[in-house]
Formats: sequence, structure tokens, C-alpha cells
Amino acid sequence: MSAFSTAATGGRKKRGEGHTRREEILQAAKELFLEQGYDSTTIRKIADRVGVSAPALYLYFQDKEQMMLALCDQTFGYLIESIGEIEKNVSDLRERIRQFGEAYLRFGLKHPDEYRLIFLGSNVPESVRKIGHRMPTDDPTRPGVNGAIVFQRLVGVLVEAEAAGLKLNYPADTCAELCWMGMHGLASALILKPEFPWSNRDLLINGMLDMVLKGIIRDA
Amino acid sequence: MSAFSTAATGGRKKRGEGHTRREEILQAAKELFLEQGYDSTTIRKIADRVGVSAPALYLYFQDKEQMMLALCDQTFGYLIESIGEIEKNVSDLRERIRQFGEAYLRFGLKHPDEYRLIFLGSNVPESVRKIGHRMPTDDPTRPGVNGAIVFQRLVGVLVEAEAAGLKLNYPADTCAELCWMGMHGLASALILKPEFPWSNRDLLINGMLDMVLKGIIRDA
DNA sequence: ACAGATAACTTATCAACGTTAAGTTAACGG
DNA sequence: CCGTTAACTTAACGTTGATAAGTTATCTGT
Repeated sequence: MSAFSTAATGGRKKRGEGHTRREEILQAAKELFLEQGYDSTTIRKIADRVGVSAPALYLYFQDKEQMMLALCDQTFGYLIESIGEIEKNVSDLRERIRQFGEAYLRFGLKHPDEYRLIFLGSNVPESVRKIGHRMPTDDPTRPGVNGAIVFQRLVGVLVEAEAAGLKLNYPADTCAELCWMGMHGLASALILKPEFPWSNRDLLINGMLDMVLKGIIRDA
Repeated sequence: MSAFSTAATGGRKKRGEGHTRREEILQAAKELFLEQGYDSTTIRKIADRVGVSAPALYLYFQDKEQMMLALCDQTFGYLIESIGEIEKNVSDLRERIRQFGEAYLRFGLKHPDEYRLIFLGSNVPESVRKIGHRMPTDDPTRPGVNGAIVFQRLVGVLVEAEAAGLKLNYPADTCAELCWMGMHGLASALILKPEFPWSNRDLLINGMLDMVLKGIIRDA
């Protein structure tokens, strides 16, 4: 009776193998979320792609939202990684700030759907929208902290820069907020309105980075 | 049988008075959208508040989305008005740009829900998300152009500023985009994440305005 | 080998949603 | 007072996220 869908993964799992089903569900959900967006990705579509019934998903996730949270944490892990590499490789602090911004931007443009889901809350329940700034101190085991960690790293490098003698125009946290807001403004504009006749993308990126650095760090 | 809801507005309209019903629906929809957001505002809730059945709404609007579009146009009319006043009263062009930015920001913070709906597309169908940049040239009679007009005015003042001798760091349209992106980044951050421990709001606003002007206009 | 126990499912169902079809009522023009 | 039709209503459809309750298959202990 049940038509086998494209990525059905065989029959019932053996005892103790439930976690593999969980990963299959996450994989299918990720594909569908990226293909069709959050709203259009229904529980039933995910279940079909995995090859199980819809209620089976509720054995592994509390609800649709928790699937999204798990996926977002995963994707944002990649951004945290690349930020870690910049911290390791770029010693000049002004340049490090700039590369943070650029990495953030490139990440957003490379993963527009995840970016939307975390930082723009497009068609996502409020609790998902909030995970972009959920603090790790809240409860480090809860999903969704990875979005916030990115911001904390930015504050970190700014504090470090100030300690190293760079003159900031505002307190470090204010500077971090302004920096993030500038980057976020650019990212969200390009992501939300791709059909707008924006001027050259690299010109905008470099312009924004210059603008932010100039606005935050007192000129040498 | 039908329980009269809070704002029920009497019985059936007389012939030719349908447009007043239309306005009642818009008013109820506006209240509910602002109280509960787009998703939570159901057709049935709107109909209840007006005091009619749910399908009656479809006599006046094609669908839920068109109600939102009509409301957004209305609200953005206010911003266009205040921008018009700035154009009339502020002759210094650098100051005019700054006040444009501030007006935009204050407007966004005063009407966070409309802002979200137009510029952030939070829980709104894509066609609603797009009206923030729908060009008036597309079809001036269609609802939703008011969001775009705001941006065009910004381009206008920048072109004017350049003609008047102010030195821009980039082409005028690029400058307008960067300016808007900065303002939008700040507005959307404050609106989407109100529970984040932002530093002082006025400090952020002035900081962003300084940052943008400094980034766009070459120093005198 | 066989009897629970229980992980891993399914089928049936729910209430709520946006929307449509089709019928009803009431106001006006002649 | 009759017919047209604007202004509605009731009933229903197909989908959605989610739950309840039952079923099947695998493992453990004896």
C-alpha cells in the first residue's frame, strides 16, 4: 500500500538503533526545509521521505520546531569553526574584526535559509527566532546556543582589541552590537530581497566592512 | 446562537454600504495583527470581532494576504508623510540624510509589527515580504508600493547631496543601500530580539547614524 | 524454546486552519 | 409587489500539526 518514496531507508529499526532513524529524519528535514522552506515542509512530507508514518517522527522529536532547532545548531557549528580559524591565523586585531565580519557575511550568503531561520525568523515560531541570541549560560545543553556563541566571540575580540590599545568609539559591547547590526543589515537585505537591483555585491560588502570599522575604531 | 463579540458592528449592511464593512474588517484585522501577530490572527477571529461569518471576509478581500497588504500601505503612508516634512523643513543635506535615517528608525521602533511584516517578512507569505521593495513603476495602483517609496526618497536626497557638492565614498545608489542596510540592521535587531540585553538604545541609534554618515560621506 | 517486557512502529482520529460552494435573506428599482 | 442582486450564512473540503491507542518485532531472562 504505502508507496516507497525517494529516500526510504528500509524497514523497522532494530532495538537500540533508534538514533539512526533520528538522523535520517534530520537529514530529510534538512533537505526539505532547504528545498521548500519551513512552512511548506510538512511533517508528512518528512515522514514520507524517510519512509515512516508521520507520527513516528514524534518518537524522536517533541515537535516540528525541535527538528529545526537541531538543524540550525548543526549549521551554525560551521560558522563557529571558521571563526575559530580566524582567531588562530589572524593576529592583527583590526584585521581579525574585519575577517570576522566577512566570515559572518559569507556564511549568511552561503546558508541563506538557515540564516533566515535563526536571525530573521521567517515563517518560524517565535522560539526558533529567539535562538539566534539564546545565551549559552541559559542552559548549555539546550539546542540553539550556537547562534549566540558567534556574537560572544565578536565581543571577545573587541575587548581584546581594546586591551591591546585600539581606541574604540563606544564601549566594547556597544561596538559589537553596532558591528553585528551592520553586518546583519547587509546580510538580511541581500537574503530577503534577492530580486532587488542591488549594486555590486562585493562593493557593498567591502563598503559595509569599511563603514563599520571606521565607525567603531578611532582612526590611527 | 452567535455570541456577539467585543466589537460587533450591528447587522447587515444596506445596499451600497459594503465599503464600510470593508473598513471594519481592516480595523479588526489591524488590531488583531498587532495584538497577536500574523499567524495567530485567523480569518475566523477577524470575522468574530467584526461580527460576521468567516466567509464574509472573502467578499471584500481575495485572501488573508490582501488584508495585510492594505494595512501595510496605510501605515507606511505615515512614514512617507514624516519624510516629506523633513524634506520641507531641513535644508542642510547632511542633516537631512541623518534625519531621514532617524525618522526611519523611530518609525520602525514605533510600528514594530508593520516593520516586521514589510521588511522582515516574519510569518508572512513571500508576496507580502516582497512589497517592501516593490517598485512604484511596477504598478502604482497595486497595494504595497509605499514601502518602496521610502527607499526612493533616500536615493533622491543622496543624489541631491552629491549634486550640491558633498563628496560620497561610493555611487549614490550604493550609498543609499549602505545607509538603509545600517538603519535596517539596527531596527530589525531591536525589533526581532527585544529581550536581548542591548546597550543604551539612544547610544545605538546615534552610533549607527554617525557610523553611516561617516561611512558614506567623505569628511569635510 | 518460550514468555514477558518494551522499543519501534502504524492506524485512526482530533481540532484548527484558509478557502470555496451553494444556498438564503434583505434592500432597492421598476 | 416582483425580480434582481448585494450582502450575507451554513456546510463543507482538503491540509495542517499533533495525540491516543493499538500492533509488531526484537531483545532478555529463564
